[in-house]
Amino acid sequence: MHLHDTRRRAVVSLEPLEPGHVGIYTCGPTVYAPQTLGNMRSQFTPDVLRRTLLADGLDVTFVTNITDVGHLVSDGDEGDDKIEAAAARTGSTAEEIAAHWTEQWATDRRRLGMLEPDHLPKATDYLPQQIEMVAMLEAKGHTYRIDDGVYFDVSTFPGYADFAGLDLTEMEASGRVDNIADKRHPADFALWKSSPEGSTRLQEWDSPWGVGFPGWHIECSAMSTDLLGVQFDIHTGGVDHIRVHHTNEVAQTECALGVHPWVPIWMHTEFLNLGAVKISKSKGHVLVVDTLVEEGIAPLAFRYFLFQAHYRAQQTFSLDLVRAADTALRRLVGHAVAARDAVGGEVVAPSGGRAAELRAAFWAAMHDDLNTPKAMSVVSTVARDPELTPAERWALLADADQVLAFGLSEATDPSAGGDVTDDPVVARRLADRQAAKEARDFATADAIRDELAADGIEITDTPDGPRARRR
RNA sequence: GGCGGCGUGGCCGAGUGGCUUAGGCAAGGGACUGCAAAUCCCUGUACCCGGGUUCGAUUCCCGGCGCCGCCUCCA
Repeated sequence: MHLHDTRRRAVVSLEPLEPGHVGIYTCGPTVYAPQTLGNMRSQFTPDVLRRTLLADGLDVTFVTNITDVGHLVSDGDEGDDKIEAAAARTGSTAEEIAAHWTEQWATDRRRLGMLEPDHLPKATDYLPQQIEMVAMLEAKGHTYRIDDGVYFDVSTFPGYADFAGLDLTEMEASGRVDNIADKRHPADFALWKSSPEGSTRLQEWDSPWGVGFPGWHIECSAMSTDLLGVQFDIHTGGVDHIRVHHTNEVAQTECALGVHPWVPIWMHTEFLNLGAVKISKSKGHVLVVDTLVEEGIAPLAFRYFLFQAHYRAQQTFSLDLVRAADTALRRLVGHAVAARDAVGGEVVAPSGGRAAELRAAFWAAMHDDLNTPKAMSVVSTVARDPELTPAERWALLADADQVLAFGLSEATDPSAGGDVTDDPVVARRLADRQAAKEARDFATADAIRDELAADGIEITDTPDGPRARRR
């Protein structure tokens, strides 16, 4: 398996720290609002990675977190907590807000065919670990205290700028990154934030530095190392995390735990370019999985859509493009079901030269830094290559579905649609139309078809007789 | 302004110094159908502009134009 590592800016070979096992950590959502389709893309990448490694026979531990405290709405290290703001806005508690959006996110993950995480830690459950890590940093002289809280002193970590290729001197010269007056360097960041004098936050905890709440980077360091070990194989997230969040995670973790490099491979998923359909989050109208459902698009069509572009390239989004993916997925499932049913669902090892060649091509693409577009081109070939027997076709598609997760083993013929003949009125109209057709009274037959179409029921004549499905 | 990336056929979107006509959707043709729809089969068009390197560049270098991201919470 070859993967792109952001730190080294190169595609490198995955060498598990512990043979046969791979630990993966992905920065999860801050649960104060729905996760957009763009957010879901950055969860999609590690799911594909994980499924590929599992198919390779590796033991994978996948951890992603729930950030239910600590991120701030404004720039730098000041401003209000997003979750507190959402709670204030809706008159709920912070816990209610977090629980609601956590559940929504988990539902969306499932609808997009993602495996459940092996661990799903919540930041609020890891206060002792976070405090401990801050204390370690303090003991090693990497921190200083100001009224606002405990800050990480980047000058104590010579490699601070390396991860993201930052220019610290310019950062210093070009002035403020935020408004925390007492910070020694603009890049210094909060490890522990003190609660404001005389006021009480919804979420605050006691600590060696007084009542407050953890800084916004320390949770990932604490949870990932607690669950995966001091070092683990792969850390993923969105590209927007490279500059600040991951740079700071690396700094505090390497300093606290004395390891370098802390994580060998950092993978970052590019943005989904929402372009014209971009809708402001603050207006409460966002593109989410439910938006697709409302448009009559299957969530798995979005998964198919994501497979069509490489995770390190920005991908153009539009509803029409996802509809195109929906069509492509439906046809793929049709081929898969036909092949599967032709061989009674039995999966045999692909034996023929052509089959072996295609299977190798699929996995080679996946192992080449998750080249899913290339892999999908192989899948499309497999779906209709005339040289393959149905048994070979089904074996290859079932094999690929370990990663695709389109549910090919359980899928039904998509052209069949849902059965609507249990509605007596519809059933009678269908019978009327059949009678008219047999009497060669096509005017009447077509009128009934149009009438049912107006009610959203689509009639399809097939060699086996008419089929009706609700659109 | 600084840093990074991109510009491929109608729309997406892989890829390569000289046979991948990648693949998907759309489009056109055909099969099927009473007609459709759905489905299946077949087919076409490409590498932003200008230089350069090279026997040869879509692929490498330089310049230009255009677009995007980050630099501020953000996947």
